[in-house]
Amino acid sequence: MKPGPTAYVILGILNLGPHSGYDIKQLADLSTRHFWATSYGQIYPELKRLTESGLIKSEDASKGTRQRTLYHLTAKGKQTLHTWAADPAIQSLEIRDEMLLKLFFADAMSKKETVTHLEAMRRRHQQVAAGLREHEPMAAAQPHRMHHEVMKFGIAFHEWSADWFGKLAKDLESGREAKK
Amino acid sequence: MKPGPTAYVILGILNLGPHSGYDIKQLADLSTRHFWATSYGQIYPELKRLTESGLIKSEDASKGTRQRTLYHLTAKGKQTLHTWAADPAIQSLEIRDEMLLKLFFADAMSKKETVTHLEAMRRRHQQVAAGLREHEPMAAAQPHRMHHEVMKFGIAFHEWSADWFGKLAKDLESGREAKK
DNA sequence: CTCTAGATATATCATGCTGATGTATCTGCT
DNA sequence: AGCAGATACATCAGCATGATATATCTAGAG
Repeated sequence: MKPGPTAYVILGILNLGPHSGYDIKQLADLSTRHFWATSYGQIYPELKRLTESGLIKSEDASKGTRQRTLYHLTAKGKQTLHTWAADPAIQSLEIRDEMLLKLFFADAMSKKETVTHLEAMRRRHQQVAAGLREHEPMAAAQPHRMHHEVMKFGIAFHEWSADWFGKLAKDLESGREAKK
Repeated sequence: MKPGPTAYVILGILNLGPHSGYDIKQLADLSTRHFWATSYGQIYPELKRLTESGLIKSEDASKGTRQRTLYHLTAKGKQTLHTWAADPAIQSLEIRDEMLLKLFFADAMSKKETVTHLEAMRRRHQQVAAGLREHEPMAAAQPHRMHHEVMKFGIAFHEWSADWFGKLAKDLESGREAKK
């Protein structure tokens, strides 16, 4: 069976150096999480599958009784990663936003409630942007330019969104809304 | 057990009038799909659960041998929908974007491949925006303002994104990129 | 009038993900 | 020495995904 995107998260991270399953989860949470989240329940089984397919190799790095397994890319794995990355096929984008869903069904809300909700959305986007900002220096420091660019996109997106919802809240409040 | 967001998609749609499970799927694909997708595998079991909880009621609308079950909100269902919608608790936003993932691991690509990829991303966002644009008149015509505002947000977001990736592609191409 | 493609309608299933939890060890601080 | 928190791996119930199966109805072509 062909590997899903999560497999490539793993390959991509291992391309930066050997890591344990635990490492991979930590690194993914710091980097890819905002556009592709993973969980242990995916990572550990996937590591087994990738090993079986010969894309990665495990290496025992236990210290005393403390178990530790490092994985690293094989040549075949590197090749597979490159082939995937270089394929410009258009992939779909999935978004799940419960707050936007609430907004969509805002007929069930009063105007006041709607404004409060829009303010909450603005705040959320600002908070996420602020969180990303904190990690930006780290992204700027490492040598992979696109890591930084992707982070900049995330920050810009959340700031732009905060703005958009802020403006809509203002419009609604100042009564320029349609009747009813 | 407390209902998940998909349950509220159903309640929200039924708040607009009685519909069958099939209707709900069609309507969701036209409206909420861009920020909360659903599938039959969720809708039919959820309709059963919601009926059992007394939030919706089924009504047989079969014609001859042609089976058809319409569902409509109960007072309790309307109440539950409102309580959910009016709760301004900050919910997290999930994004899954395989193309952004590829971009993030673009070290595995040449500069030329990266530019091609960025162009593909720009095109994708433009296409999605164009698709939404087609449905905009419909959203503008119906009486629920937020339906239209959410659609406008979707359009604006995809156009803004298309722009952002277009600019980055240009920057990269014209050689203002970091060395390597 | 007949035929057929496509829309309507409901349902199911294998596969795999989510989010939480369990177990154990190690490290750094007080 | 003791303890909190980080490291490490693993598992599981519940739920979602995406495809597929079945059957009926409708509108338009010929």
